[in-house]
Amino acid sequence: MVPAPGAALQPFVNRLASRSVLTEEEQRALLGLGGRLKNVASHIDFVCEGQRVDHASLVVSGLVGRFGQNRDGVRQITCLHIPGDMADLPSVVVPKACWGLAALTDTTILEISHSDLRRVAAEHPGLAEAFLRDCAADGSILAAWVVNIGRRGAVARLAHLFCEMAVRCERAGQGHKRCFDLPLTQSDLGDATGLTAVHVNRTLRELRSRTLISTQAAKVIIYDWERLVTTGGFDDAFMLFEA
Amino acid sequence: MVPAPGAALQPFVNRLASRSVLTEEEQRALLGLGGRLKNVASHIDFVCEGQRVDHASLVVSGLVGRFGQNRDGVRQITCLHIPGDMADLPSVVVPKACWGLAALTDTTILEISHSDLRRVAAEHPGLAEAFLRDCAADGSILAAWVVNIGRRGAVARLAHLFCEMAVRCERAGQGHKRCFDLPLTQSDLGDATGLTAVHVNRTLRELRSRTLISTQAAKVIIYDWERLVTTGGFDDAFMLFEA
DNA sequence: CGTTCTATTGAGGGAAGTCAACAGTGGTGG
DNA sequence: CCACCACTGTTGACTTCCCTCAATAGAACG
Repeated sequence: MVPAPGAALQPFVNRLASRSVLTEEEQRALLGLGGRLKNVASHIDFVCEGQRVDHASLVVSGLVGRFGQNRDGVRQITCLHIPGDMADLPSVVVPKACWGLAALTDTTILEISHSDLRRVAAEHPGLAEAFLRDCAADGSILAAWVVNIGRRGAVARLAHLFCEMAVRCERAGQGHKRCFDLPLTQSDLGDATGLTAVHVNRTLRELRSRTLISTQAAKVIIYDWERLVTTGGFDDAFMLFEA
Repeated sequence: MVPAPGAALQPFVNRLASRSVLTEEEQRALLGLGGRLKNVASHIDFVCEGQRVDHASLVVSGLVGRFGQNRDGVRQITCLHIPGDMADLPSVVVPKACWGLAALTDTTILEISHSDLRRVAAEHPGLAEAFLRDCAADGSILAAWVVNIGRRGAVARLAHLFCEMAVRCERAGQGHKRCFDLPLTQSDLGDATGLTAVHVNRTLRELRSRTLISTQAAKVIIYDWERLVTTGGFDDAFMLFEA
């Protein structure tokens, strides 16, 4: 494929390096990956359930939601992907998507072919392990979402989500923990937390009235990190940051 | 370690083989794994959050729940593991558990050391890929649980869980799709679905009154599979069975 | 300057939670 | 053998959290 600009791949290297130790050589191999850049407009699905894909989608800029749907077509976002995340790394070994991917704001994707990913993994066992660890981290975050949606009320649920995204954005070099971009509509927030848009609105008002956060123009500002952590029952261990 | 009886490992081989193609040699390598058998009584935790483990836990018999907790200590089961499942395969690359494992009935575990698993994965790239695919399958099931808990009412939620476990048990050779063991208390069912035990009780009554299922003595009997599938909005694609 | 999407608010209803009581079951030990 | 206890299942009454429907206002966009 077309060689991709290193600028597009560096955040992915950083993401893997935040959980696995990568040698210089392994990093170079990743940065040498080719791919196809694709722009996706806000609220457009670019992978649909049941679709066969031959590439993985690396988020270069913007925000991506992986989602499932119930029989009525009501969506549930299961995972949010920020720049540097490979939105469907598992697709490399499971080429038939059983999920959808939607751009939640104007987004740029770098499509990397499965065969290229398999090749670098085969040539560099350290990368294969890093991919497995990345997959494990995704699973761990999913489990945390199950707990969040299953066992927390609306206020704690949103607080927990904001804590998670704050830590992830900061780690990814996308703003500060207390002030970062999260271009989600209230309807999207509802899809991510298992709430309705109306109830998200009321719950945000509650969070604002407690002077915990404010959300304006796709930006989240956290006024009291410690209290937000307590409110959401947040513990960052599940994100598996080590290195 | 002590060589494990092949009978304990064969279900694990079968589980991997249900999603990946394994050569004879790879299967032999798996069956040659050693381990330590451990009995765990019903409702005893055998892995706790934050604990460092040097082995993975293969379920030989019984039923295991992987769970998280909110700040109040209320549990949410995030995944159920039946015989043949490796309850914490991800722990191989993430040795510090950020989840708990509990036996939900009297259970036998085969503890397999991480180093042995790493060794067979390094010697047989096909197994490394099978592990990754297994990890992806777990993630896919977790995503389905997020959707289930986030976007379905109590009746559909339980119906979906029963459908999932029916298919998984049948695949694992543990009974028939329409009649299989699921030794969960109503309280456990609540922990798995994000409901309270009381509401599980009422919802089971509703399912019984619709002559969809009955639950007696740790056994689930499904009277009308098609209608249960419809009720739960169930689609088995997310379990990633292929081979 | 309409159109469309998003945010906001109110009113009312319904699904699920909480609290409490009691029955059935199995186990344990006197 | 039976009394006792702990756990599980069942049901009722009441409460609460969240959903649904609806209306309106603001913002973005052509």
